[in-house]
Amino acid sequence: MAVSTSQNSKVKPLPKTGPRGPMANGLLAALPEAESKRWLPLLEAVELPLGHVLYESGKILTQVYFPTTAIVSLLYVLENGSSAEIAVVGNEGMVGVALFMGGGSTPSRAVVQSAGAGYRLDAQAMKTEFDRAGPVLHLLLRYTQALLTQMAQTAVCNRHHTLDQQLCRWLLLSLDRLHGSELVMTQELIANMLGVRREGVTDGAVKLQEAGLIKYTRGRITVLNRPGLEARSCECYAVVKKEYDRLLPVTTAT
Amino acid sequence: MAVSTSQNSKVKPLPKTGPRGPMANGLLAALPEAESKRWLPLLEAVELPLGHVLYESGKILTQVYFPTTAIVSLLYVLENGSSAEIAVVGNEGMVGVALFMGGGSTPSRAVVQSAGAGYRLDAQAMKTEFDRAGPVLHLLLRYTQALLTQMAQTAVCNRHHTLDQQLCRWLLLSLDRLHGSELVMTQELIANMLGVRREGVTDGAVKLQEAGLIKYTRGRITVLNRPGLEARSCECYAVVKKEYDRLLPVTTAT
DNA sequence: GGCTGTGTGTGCGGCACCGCACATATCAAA
DNA sequence: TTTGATATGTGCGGTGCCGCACACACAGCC
Repeated sequence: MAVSTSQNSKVKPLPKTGPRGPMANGLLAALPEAESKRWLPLLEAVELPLGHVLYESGKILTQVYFPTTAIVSLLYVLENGSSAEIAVVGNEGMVGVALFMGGGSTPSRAVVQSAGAGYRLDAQAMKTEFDRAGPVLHLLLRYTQALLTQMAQTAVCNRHHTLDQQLCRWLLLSLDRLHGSELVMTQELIANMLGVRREGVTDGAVKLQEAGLIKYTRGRITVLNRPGLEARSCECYAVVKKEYDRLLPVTTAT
Repeated sequence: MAVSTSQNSKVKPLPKTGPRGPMANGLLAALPEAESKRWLPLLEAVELPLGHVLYESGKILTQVYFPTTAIVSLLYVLENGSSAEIAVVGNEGMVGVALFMGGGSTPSRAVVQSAGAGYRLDAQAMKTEFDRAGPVLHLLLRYTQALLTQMAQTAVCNRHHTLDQQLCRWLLLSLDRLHGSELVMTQELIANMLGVRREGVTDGAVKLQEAGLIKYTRGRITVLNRPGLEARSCECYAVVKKEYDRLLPVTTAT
């Protein structure tokens, strides 16, 4: 697991459009023109390598992140070292809602689950923008509400659904936040996110492969039959997707 | 399970102070004087009987609730009928954050877990107050952040901790939101909240009783040794409590 | 081509919880 | 005091996941 901190993210020149431009992030794209103009100069493009920790449990946030091609997991690490994913954030959202919600920190950790790019905004700028109490505030709160739903669903899913179902749910959630049908992801990593044994993920993956739904080789998973995955998944995936679509209608990504 | 709806809550004359007055709710008590004056005439005292459903999954909220002596569970019900509690709300908080977060509904249900009293505020009034974007907004968002933490912790707890530990956590969370050391609560109901079998709760309760930590008889649980319960509980209880204290310092209730 | 590290497959005993069935205890109304 | 409803206790087989221990497979690197 990489141990890079937010300090050493590589800063890149800012492409305004395209799949890695700011508009590739749903929240940034949903900003009204006036806000958008104000924000663009404040946004800093960053490369987010696998394993990069965007913020640590309990630490005060100094930036918020708007992923474009990266996927970030909100992860909770227990005292005994075991962990579990609470929610996933991709190009539909942002990392660091605690900044404007209050408190400025959370007892969870944000880790890059799938390498890619994103934008970051300074904490102070974010707060200032939020406190204008205009469309930005309402947009961000709606997003937070969606995040809340995802967390609630995770709680229930952890309680009631089998590992196989959860694996399907997780693959679908990740897939929605990517662009192709392939994800670079070892089973070990997936196990960490789901908070289960690696062998359990292997079992599930073997079944899915035998069913012809996915194909994988050494940390590379290709989804062959998405509807099939959806059928095997628990209802949680659909509920969360529906709620994201409802709350963030402009940005159609889950 | 009672099936009363928000329509038939009994309306009572409004005692301004005392254990059932508006100031018994932490959020209401934390309001600055100006807001408090504006709010008091808008608040409606309500009796919240056991099992009363404050809002139903997916339904638009028409009021928000500020419990004083009641405890409300946010519960998620799956397609197959099994359920799980996502969070608990007592006199430290409010029920219906989705109203100002956006969307106006959530895929969860709010049920009175322990009968008592509270206040309710009309949805429109709540929105108007929230949109003043002053101290009310920040107070409510801080509370929502605390709620978010509780949900995240529930997710992890469901994944990693034993039923026994979770039972202790749950008893402590409920106890913090009540006044004495006794809770009126059948094991069946607790099982529903935790999303486990009733027999599992019986097992746990028997152990706790044998250890001299609690005493119970037909839906009446008396806590004899609170520190003992805390020791048996998982870390989740302490984490949530600490976070509530941090985010809502005025209102010392968890 | 052989070596090493990292990812994946498999087997085995154990345990927590499930689903079910049923026995018992307690209260409240008849 | 009986009766019925509700609450709690207990036992049994099943299963999903755990922890552990390895065997294998496929890189990339010398």
